[in-house]
Order: sequence, then C-alpha cells, then structure tokens
Amino acid sequence: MTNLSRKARYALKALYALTADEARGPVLIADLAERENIPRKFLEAILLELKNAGILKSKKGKGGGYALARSADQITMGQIIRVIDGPLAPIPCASERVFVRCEECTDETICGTRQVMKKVRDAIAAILDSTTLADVQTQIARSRFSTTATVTYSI
Amino acid sequence: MTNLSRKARYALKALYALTADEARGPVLIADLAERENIPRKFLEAILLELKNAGILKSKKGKGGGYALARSADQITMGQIIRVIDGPLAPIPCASERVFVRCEECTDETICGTRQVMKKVRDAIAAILDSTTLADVQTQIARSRFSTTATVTYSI
DNA sequence: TAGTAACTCTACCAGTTTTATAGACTAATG
DNA sequence: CATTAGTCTATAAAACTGGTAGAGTTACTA
Repeated sequence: MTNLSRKARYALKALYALTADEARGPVLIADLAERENIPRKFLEAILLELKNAGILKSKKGKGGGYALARSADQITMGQIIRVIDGPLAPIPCASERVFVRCEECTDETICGTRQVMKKVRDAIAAILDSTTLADVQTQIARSRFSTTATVTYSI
Repeated sequence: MTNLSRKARYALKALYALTADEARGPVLIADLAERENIPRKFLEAILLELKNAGILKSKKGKGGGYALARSADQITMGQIIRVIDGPLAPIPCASERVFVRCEECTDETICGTRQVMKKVRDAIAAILDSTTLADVQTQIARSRFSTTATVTYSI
C-alpha cells in the first residue's frame, strides 16, 4: 500500500528548502532543482501546481523566483499532499472532500471496507492536517541537533 | 494518495463472502467470482496469494474449494492488505517491517517527511491490525439492520 | 523601452505497474 | 480412474508515473 508518490516527495523536499529560505526572498527553480537534486523540468511542474493551489507564489523577471505564499505555520502537510497526490483516503468512496462512488460497491452504506477505510482516512487526516511546514522544520532542527549534523534536507 | 488497489478490494470482498460462508464449507472459485462480480482468473490469483500467506486454505477435487484458514476473528485487515498491497507505510523508509532506504533521502534520521509518515503508518496500522474480519462482519450486519436490507456484500 | 531572466504551457514518450485473460498442468476425491 | 477443481506460466491491454523538449509569455530593471 506504499503510496506517497515521488512527485509528492519532491514537492515536500522543495517546500522544506523554501521554508528555510523564507527570509532570503524568492528562490530560482534552477537553484532549487540543483540543490535538492530534483529533475529541473519536473520540479517546474510541481512548483506550478503548488502555486495554482495557493501554497506558493512566484515572481517573474530579474530577481524573481518562488517563495511560500503564506508563512510556514499556515501550510499543512495535508494541503500539500492533497494538491500533488489527491485525496488522503485509501479508497475514493471513503474520501470526505472528493467522494467518488466505487464501481464494485453495490451499496456503500453497508460496505465494510468503506467503513474501515473511513476510519483510516480520518486518522491520516488528523495527523497531516495538524502538521505544518513549520512543525516539520522544528522537528528537522531537533533531529539534527541530536545527531551528527548535515546541512542538507532529506526527504 | 488513493491507494488500496482494486486487487485488494477484490480480496476483501471475497474474504467477507468466505467469512459469511464459513459454516457451509469450501466455496468454489467460480461461484465466488460470479457472486461477487470478480474476474474469475484474477480472483484465482488473489486467492492463491492469500492461501500462500496462510489466510486461506483450499481443498482440491470434488467437494473442494476455498475456505478461511483460521476463524474470522483471527484474521485482521492489516494481514490481508499487507499480503496483497505490501507495507502499510505511505513511504518505504517509514515501514516498520519492510524498511527500504529511499534514494533521494540523504539522511533518514533527520528526514522530516519520514518522521511524519512514520506517525501516519502507526495510525494506519493501529486501525487495520486491530480490525478483524469478524469485526467487519459485525459492522456490516449492524449497518444492514439500520438501513434497508440488501443481501449482497459491497466492497 | 528593450532586453533578458524567469515563469508558463503543451505535447510527448518510455518504462513500470495494474488489471485481466488463456491454456496447459497437476492433484485429490469419490 | 475419471472427474473436478486448484496451480502455474505466459501474455497483453491499459493506465499511471516519472521524466523530457521546446516554444511562448510575462514582468522586472537598467
């Protein structure tokens, strides 16, 4: 059931970097791609999606680049992952926001799988919607403090 | 992030039916396939996997078929889903049982995504490993009681 | 106000995974 | 020992994922 796409992992990695660079103003796609080891064109598409979703903002022209649209404590993991990978529910008919009836389900009111997966969805959402980029940032810093320090962000 | 495969949904559907038929002895693949609307050959492969994992047992020859290998309260959703769809963790490096280092992760001890996804994994596992086929069976019965009754199992 | 740095968009492609099918083979039961 | 029913191998269409190419557009700033 392994499920977070590489695309989403790239997105998160990029956002961690942008969070750290929040103060320093817009970051260039090319720089971000190189520093974080993400295929440039692929990253381009990812950042664009995040921008269209209101998570990032961009500035064109000289001195431009990408930056967080809101402060890091206003952006949750749930928001990010939903943008890139879609609903959190393990099964479309268990999604709160984007309910989709599933073909092989005769009657979803009595579907056992659905009832269990609704619980799973709620558990996942509870965690991801309450964890912000700022929280993750703090956790990273804390881990780095207690182990030997590297300066790169891992995904 | 929608993630439970159709194969797993078929597996669960078939297992619900086998749970209900527990008393009546082995069920034929062909019957199961028709009743539950699952492609016959595909179901065959699924049942075989479940058998190899010790969840089902089969009997060949006349009067043969498939049946649960253990009683329904000894089979958890977690066991079933792991057999068909692999680890529950949304990311390989967050898996407890089948840890796989992820390529783009420089240092997993300080990886923010990993730390969050470990929490998610634990939450998912807590639910799926404590829910048995018998539990689901009960829930289905309860739902059927409180709504208008249909006799089919939905997935 | 022109040049250029940088973002935006469309289209495409290759590889993998998922879902599904066909048929030959093997084993056990009555 | 025939029949019934499960097992195995191979194959293939379809969908998805990850990645690439290049033309086009926008907005800074000198």
